Amino acid sequence: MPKEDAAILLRDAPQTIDAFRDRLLGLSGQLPRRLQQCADHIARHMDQIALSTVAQVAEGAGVPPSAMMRFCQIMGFSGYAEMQRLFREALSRATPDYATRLANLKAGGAGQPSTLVAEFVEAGRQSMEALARDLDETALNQAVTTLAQARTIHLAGFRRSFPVASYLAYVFDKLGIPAILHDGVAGLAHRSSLRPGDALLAITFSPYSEETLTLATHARDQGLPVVILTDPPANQLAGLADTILTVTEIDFGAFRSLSAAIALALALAVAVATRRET
Amino acid sequence: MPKEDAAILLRDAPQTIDAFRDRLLGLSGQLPRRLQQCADHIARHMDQIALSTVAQVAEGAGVPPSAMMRFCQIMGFSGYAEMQRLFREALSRATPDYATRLANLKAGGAGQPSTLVAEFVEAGRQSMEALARDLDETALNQAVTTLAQARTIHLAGFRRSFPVASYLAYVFDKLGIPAILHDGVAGLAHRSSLRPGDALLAITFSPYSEETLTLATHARDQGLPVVILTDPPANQLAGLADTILTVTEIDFGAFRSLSAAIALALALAVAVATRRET
DNA sequence: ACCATTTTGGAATAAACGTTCCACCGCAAG
DNA sequence: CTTGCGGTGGAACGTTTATTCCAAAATGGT
Repeated sequence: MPKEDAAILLRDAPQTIDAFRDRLLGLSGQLPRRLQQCADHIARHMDQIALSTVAQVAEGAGVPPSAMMRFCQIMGFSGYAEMQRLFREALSRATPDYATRLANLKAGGAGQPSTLVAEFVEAGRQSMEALARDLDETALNQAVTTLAQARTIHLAGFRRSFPVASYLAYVFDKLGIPAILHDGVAGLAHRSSLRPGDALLAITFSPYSEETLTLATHARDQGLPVVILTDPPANQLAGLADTILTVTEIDFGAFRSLSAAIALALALAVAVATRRET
Repeated sequence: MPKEDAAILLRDAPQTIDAFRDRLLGLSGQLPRRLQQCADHIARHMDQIALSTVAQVAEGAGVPPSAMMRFCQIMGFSGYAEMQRLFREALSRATPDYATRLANLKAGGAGQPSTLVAEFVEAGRQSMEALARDLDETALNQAVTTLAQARTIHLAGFRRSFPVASYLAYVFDKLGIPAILHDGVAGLAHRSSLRPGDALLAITFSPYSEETLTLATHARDQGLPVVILTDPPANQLAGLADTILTVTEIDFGAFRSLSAAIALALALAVAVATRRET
């Protein structure tokens, strides 16, 4: 170990997960082979630290436990136990007693209102996690670019998707971005409002609504870019859109929470606004 | 310990959290004092088991560690370690590497689309947890009763709340429950559609929209029951509604995810449908 | 009030785990 | 080829934590 060693060891330990990640990044690249293996493995499996023993983490990284111990010390902790405490605390703060509460709500019995709330909360949370896990960043960036360049954004979404579309309309309005909600009021399709330089953002979940598909086809025929927000698999829509964003929404019963779709839509809207300003 | 003891000990351990809770309930009431204390404390703090030592849990329950050990064995486990494993596994399955992924998304830098998604996901998840934590079951049951008795349910919700109201309209339609969405199209207030035997379900977040308040007042004047779904504090609305349901929605930036509001609304709708059928 | 039986608390024991230490290896400079 | 030094692995150690056991207290029935 080089001479600046003492300096590293004397620095105090990261107090937050973010600080931990920062130091991990700072160290990467200037470490001997085994320690680098530790760093790599830990970066990829941070969530396992809270519940695993040194031996387990070390095995996962393919190093002997003593190497992992050295790594912990280089990170500024006195040892593995201290490092683990950081992750344990983060984990327990994350779930104050949410799990218990959920369980208690469910305990009321099937059909009880509180049980239903618990189920929908659970479905929503899982949807959020699925979104974070499966997000296609490339597609998202592409969608942002497309929509940021559009003069006017046309929003389509009927039935289940209508709440998402209408919320987007509200948000775009607040952000000062020209957007038109195709709501089908009075049976009008507003096709003629699609003009060169515009773009279409359609939200539809399988089974896809006829109106949405028609509008998308129409937009494509006119050469307008189309972004579709839908659920996987989206094979059928491949020919209809330039960019396809998918969200896996976990349903409870026949109803979906829309949480993930709304979160993605919201992020999309804010990102478009940011991009436009610059 | 009574004679059926052997039978209990030989039963194998619960394999899931739900099975665990079942046995806990089954045992409650027929246990000696100290063991009952264990059962009570554990029922209330199940989420702490994964990360605590026997000594800590025992102290929390106000019993010596040995009592807690006996309790674990009565529950069918070989000891505390085996019981803890159940909770640890549940905990780690719940977060495969959601936390890591979120962190990676955020790492992209402020303003990046993926960072925004991470933020909204985080906000949504927190909202869900807040809903589960703060749900007023009494108010919820009351709301269900009120709405289940109504001939027609009138839905009001403008601006931010409109997506929630429109989703409710969709869901009630699918459930075969008569509901009218007051969408303000053509500037009509549809006041005359409020008839005896109906009920109003209004969704509004502060600052409350004028139209919604007007409609609620109108309904009350006619003696119709009013249920309001809003955010805390709801003091101003006290005089306007028979039942007030509150959801704490965590916003990111100026926008709220609506996750919690939608989850609650959905649960309400399904509960009303269930109640009607019976 | 006495006995049989269950329950209890804490001290003793065992297991798991974190941590340290040291002998050995590999590499790079002389 | 030798020497020096950081890097490495595994065995030994110490601490923490789970688990058992038994004597004492409590309980309930007669």
